[in-house]
Amino acid sequence: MPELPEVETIRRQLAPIAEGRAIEAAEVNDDRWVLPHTVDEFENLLAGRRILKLGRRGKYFVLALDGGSALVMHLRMTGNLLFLPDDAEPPSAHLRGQLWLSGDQGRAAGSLAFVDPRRFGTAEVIATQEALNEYLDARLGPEPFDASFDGPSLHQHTRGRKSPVKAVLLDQRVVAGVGNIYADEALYRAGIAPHKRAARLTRAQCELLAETIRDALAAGIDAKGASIDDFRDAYGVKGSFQDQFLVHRREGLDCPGCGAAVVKTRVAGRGTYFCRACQKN
DNA sequence: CGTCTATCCTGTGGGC
DNA sequence: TGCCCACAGGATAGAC
Repeated sequence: MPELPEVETIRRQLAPIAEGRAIEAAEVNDDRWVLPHTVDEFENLLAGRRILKLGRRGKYFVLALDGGSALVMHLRMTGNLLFLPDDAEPPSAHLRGQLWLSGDQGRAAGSLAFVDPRRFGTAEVIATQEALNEYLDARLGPEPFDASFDGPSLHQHTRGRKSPVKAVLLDQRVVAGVGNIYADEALYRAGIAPHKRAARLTRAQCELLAETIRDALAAGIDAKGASIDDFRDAYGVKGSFQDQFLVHRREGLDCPGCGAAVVKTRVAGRGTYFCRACQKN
């Protein structure tokens, strides 16, 4: 599941490839990908536009375009964004759309290819900077590595919440970019049970949890993301963070802290992995 | 408003 | 071996 570290991995690889280049043409293979746009509308909005910046906000790619519009893309469950040089073999299946980039000094012609077996991924053009801010601010809280995300801000969101703490971490308006993998890993690192009621977290626990969220995300970025099944980076290469999971997807295996078997449960409707002994708080 | 559930979708894998 | 069905889950709409 692409979360912040996976999206950031791709962004870092694609930014030097795409920034400053014009989109020669956009080609949509699957009309679901660009809803609520029509295919024609989407292709017309992008044709000839220059990519000024390839940024990220939470799990969204944000491509700032000349003329003031922006292309916002989300990989959801199984999406991938690849750079496909013109002489490379295009993927045989699940190709939802391509942004064709002409070659320039030192950079080969090719396309940004959106590949997505399960078809949940999205691409949307937002007309203005103001509309973009409105779009993102309605959906996303602070970036985890911004100073505005800290113990007190997390604690504020836990107040009065009966939901399990994991559900709060998965709420993108609390902190942007955490998904199922990194929620499990951050809670383990903080010694907090995923099903603990959010309102019962102490200020100190929120402080610690804010830190372990950043630690887990940073470790994921360092490992170029986690490839459980579908995730590949912009060159089609797997990340390695799945080899460093402490509890996620490790049902029955030894907890790295105490050696007890990692347990799988269901919290907030999601498969959840934790250690009963090390996450009692 | 907070919380929970269904929905979208398709490849995978467990069970028989 | 092959078939069927449950399952995986990010974001969002809708129910309560």
